[in-house]
Amino acid sequence: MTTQENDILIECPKEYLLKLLTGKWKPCIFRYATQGPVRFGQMVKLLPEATRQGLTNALRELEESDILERRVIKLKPLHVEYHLTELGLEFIPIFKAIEALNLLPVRKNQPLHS
Amino acid sequence: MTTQENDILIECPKEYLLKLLTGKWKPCIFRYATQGPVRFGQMVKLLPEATRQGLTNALRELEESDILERRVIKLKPLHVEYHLTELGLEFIPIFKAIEALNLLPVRKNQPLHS
DNA sequence: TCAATAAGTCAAAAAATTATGACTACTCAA
DNA sequence: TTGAGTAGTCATAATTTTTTGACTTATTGA
Repeated sequence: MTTQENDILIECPKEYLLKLLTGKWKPCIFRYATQGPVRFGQMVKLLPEATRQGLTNALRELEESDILERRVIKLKPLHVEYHLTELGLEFIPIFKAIEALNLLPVRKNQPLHS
Repeated sequence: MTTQENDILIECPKEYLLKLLTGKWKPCIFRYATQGPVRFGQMVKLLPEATRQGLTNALRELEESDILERRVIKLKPLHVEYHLTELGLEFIPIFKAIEALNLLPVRKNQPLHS
């Protein structure tokens, strides 16, 4: 834990939770995880712009925040599944609230001819 | 706009909006702004751990994302007020969802004797 | 004219996050 | 014993975010 998170903790105890879900790949992974258990290689395929390292980091952080649980499945080619925890389930309404917004993420600096 | 935001835009159009509210000081400022217009000096006092530069950056970014509107009040000592925009108002339910969570942000690495 | 108040700006450094590209570890089946 | 599949690690580099600390601008009242 860093000073940064500590500061937010003091000022905005609840908003601190937001930090647990932010980062370049965490929101994407989280959303996939709400559909069912996800696997590393699956994420590599579904998020082709992400690097292995980036996904590993995101998965580790979600695991450390107790949002995902890592389960090794001792089967034929050896699997590892990440499941939403009870805590993880509690974050779903936040994403529901985001999805309820009927806004398109309009970007201000769009290229004129795209 | 950076490549990073663009990537998230592609993968998770809605979650992209989350990015507009993240950063070290933006969530705090946003929440104060939901209580009424906020001023620069007020934030300096309310968020003593933040630097002027940090607050300026956060306010500018919220302004550029069209979440806050900057209004110069030509009064006695010259004021500048930041108001939530219509877009800004639409983010409130997300914070309501966060506040509805009855979780304490329990930290795993708390000091043993605090 | 001078100081006070409000709202900043600026260049540089430090810290945190993310990317690169090669390499590892385990299991199983041929 | 060799190769294929899955799930990574590792050291380093690049990029982005945040901090530092001094400086600026505009208005006003004494």
